[in-house]
Amino acid sequence: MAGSKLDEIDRKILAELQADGRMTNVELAKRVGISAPPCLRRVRTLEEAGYIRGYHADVDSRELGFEVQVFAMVGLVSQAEADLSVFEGKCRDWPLVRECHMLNGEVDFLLKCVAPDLSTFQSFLTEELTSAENVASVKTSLVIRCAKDVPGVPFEVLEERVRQLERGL
Amino acid sequence: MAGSKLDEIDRKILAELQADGRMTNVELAKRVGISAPPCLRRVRTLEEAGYIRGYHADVDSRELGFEVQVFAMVGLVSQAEADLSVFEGKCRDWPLVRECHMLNGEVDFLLKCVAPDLSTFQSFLTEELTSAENVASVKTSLVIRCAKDVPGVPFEVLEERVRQLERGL
DNA sequence: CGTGAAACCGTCGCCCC
DNA sequence: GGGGCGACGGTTTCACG
Repeated sequence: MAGSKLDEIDRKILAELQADGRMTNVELAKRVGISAPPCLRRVRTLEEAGYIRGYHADVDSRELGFEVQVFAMVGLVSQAEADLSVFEGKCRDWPLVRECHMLNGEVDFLLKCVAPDLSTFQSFLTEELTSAENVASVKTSLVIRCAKDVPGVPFEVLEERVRQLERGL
Repeated sequence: MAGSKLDEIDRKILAELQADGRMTNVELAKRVGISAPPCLRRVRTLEEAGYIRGYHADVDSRELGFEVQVFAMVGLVSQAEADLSVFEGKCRDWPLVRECHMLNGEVDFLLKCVAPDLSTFQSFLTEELTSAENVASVKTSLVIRCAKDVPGVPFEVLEERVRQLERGL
């Protein structure tokens, strides 16, 4: 099962770097309770194994002038794999689309979009998204406010889960 | 207007740190074309001004055993501000909820959730979310796959916008 | 904003368990 | 296998021009 090859120190490293990705290695080593060299080796291993995909500054999009955030629910005409891939490729090319998730249920895709203002978004919506080949329907909802936006996963839940698994060895 | 107090170097710094949050300051300085000390001063200023909210390692949730990702659309009974705040507070307390956006339109909130497996999510859904006070309806959609998930904002769009504004001085 | 210097950190080789 | 020690080169971060 996934995650089973990580020990407690690895999970603490991931939790710390998820909370503060610019932490120095010596500070990280101090927090997880080992010295710097093995700590750095573990971080490199976690990066190469794909547990850590990268590090990003979390920029404030509204401060930067992207005042509009929109979720778009997209239905397609054809859900054949080739047609899904074509649509996903377009989403990757559209800079205003930041996330593209394929869902089960009534709607095929959920897109998270940002834009500097409503008219920019409307141009994108009418000229690109809605008029794209194979798109059957688009329903959009403006984000009024964001009450929570934390990255990654809840490590508390992971730890609890590990403890349960250990009890059931 | 927001973002107008940043010059081109500041925007390049933000773009670089969004792409690679662990870049060293000397590398960053080289890329934006200034020397290290003023570059670090700019980064600190951007952090204090709130343009940079933090730095995070981007961990692979599926590799870590969070195999279930769900979007939940929540309708409330009352949309009075006090009741909205209460619900948002609960979302902040629920570790499985990673994002909570208030939307316009038919649904009041869109939640992004993660869970180790379906039964964990179902317990949360039935025992916590659906049975929470003031919650009228919950519709959930499982994420089948994620075609795109890039953090932050498209700086290409910002630069284009700045050029347009400069032409219209 | 740049230069120089001092303190700190990332990183490696080696030894240890 | 992993962790610790010591040392070198690069980096962060001052004070100052």
